[in-house]
Amino acid sequence: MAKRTSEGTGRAPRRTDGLSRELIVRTAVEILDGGGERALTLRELTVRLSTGYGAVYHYVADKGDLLAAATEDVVAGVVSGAVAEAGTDPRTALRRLAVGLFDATDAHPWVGAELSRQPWRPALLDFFESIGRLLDALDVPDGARVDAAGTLVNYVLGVAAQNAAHARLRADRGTDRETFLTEASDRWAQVDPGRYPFVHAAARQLGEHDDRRQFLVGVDVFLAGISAQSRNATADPSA
Amino acid sequence: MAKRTSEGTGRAPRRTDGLSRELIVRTAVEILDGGGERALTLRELTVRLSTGYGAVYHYVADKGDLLAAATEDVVAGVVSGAVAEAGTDPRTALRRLAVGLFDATDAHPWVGAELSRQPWRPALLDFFESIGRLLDALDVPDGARVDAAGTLVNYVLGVAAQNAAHARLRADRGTDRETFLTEASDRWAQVDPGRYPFVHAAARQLGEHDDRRQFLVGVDVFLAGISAQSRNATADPSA
DNA sequence: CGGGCGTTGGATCGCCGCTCCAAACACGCT
DNA sequence: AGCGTGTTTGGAGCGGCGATCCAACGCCCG
Repeated sequence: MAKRTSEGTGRAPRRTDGLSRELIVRTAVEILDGGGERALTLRELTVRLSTGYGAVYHYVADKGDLLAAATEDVVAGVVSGAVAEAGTDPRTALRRLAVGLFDATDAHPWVGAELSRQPWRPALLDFFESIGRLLDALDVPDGARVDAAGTLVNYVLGVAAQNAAHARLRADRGTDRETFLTEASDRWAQVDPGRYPFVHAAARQLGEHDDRRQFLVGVDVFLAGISAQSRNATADPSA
Repeated sequence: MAKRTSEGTGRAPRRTDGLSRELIVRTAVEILDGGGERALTLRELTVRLSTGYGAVYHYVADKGDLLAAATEDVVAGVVSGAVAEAGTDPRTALRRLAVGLFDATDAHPWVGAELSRQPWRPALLDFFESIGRLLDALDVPDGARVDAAGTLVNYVLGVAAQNAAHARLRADRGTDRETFLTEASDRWAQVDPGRYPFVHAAARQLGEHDDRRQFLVGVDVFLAGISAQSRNATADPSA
């Protein structure tokens, strides 16, 4: 309560250190990482920055813009870091690329949600481009390359979106990953083994389910499919 | 303004035909199909049913419960209808199963979002079970079957979630599918061809992009991958 | 016919994103 | 130095959301 300009109804002291879009985005990322997508409210943002709505909206168009910027911020680092180093086996490089994005969306689930909301952000250009080149190195024929890349991206972003949804669900209910999986496994184990033999059998394996491993299995299936198809295409074009 | 019980501040006449959870869910589906996820508000629901909040919450726990029920309502019909008829080729049956769910989430994008939010609803049990059996028919070995089924489900639900996200985006901006794709294609065509040769080349194909076709390509890649892997497993277990 | 209980309608609450405006400041010009 | 102009900042307020809560209503059973 230092000196006020006039009466008691003076406004809060104006901040001296400059606000900036970058600072706002960084704070948004902190909030998102801390409490998930629901935690990012304009109110919370103004509190943390000890400022007002006007200041925030001076640098940011709306909440969507903020989320997009935050996503770009995270993904840019991840993808550029994982982009294939020369000399590695294309298959390994593809796996590394995919798992890099998986890990990123696993550490920051809100990224997964935002990516599926608006997939073709600048940060994903490098991702798609790298996949395209690696498929070229795998001798995937021209005609099939875009489709193959699209399939992989669909799969990776699809899993990311689901991870995001699960994380949101866990956050809303306050349960951690462990109990979440156990609950699911229990529910599955209770289905009628006569009517659903496969599901019932799968329930046991679900208990020790590992999202990351399952994801990598999927990547390998798609990679196997892609090379199988290009082999067939060169060997027997009529198929 | 018919007769009121007493003074002018009487309340609206009480409905005579019974409300029911079923009626509420059906109305919710109508709203969702008409205007997407954002259109489903409690207010809109009470207006259409010409009732109040209390009546709705008497039958429905909260909005999540309502969305879940609506999803179940739609998916139940679709999956049970598409569940494999005996005698068809397992590959064809799998394709039909997958595309059935795709078409459903394409016609009702909000279903895609809700499915990825809570994947293991009862309605999807049949889906998963059918996939498991068909993979068995395809001679996918025991140890890999659950993983393979998981991968396919991940893929299908992942694409569904992305379709939902795109539909929401289109709805928010009021653009239709056509212009949406054209805009994306244009943006891609503007990237630097030196730095992003693959993306630049892909931009041309993007103009005539067909989500459904791309989805089916992915399913075929998956199928090719599955049989390639099981062939390798039987022929060369060390790989 | 009267009291109890399953339904129904809607006022109300707290929170959200967002708009809008005035106060506070930085800085070039005279 | 004094002034004016444009940018940056803080916060009151608006409309809309999901959800709660309670009073009014009718039906049915004793």
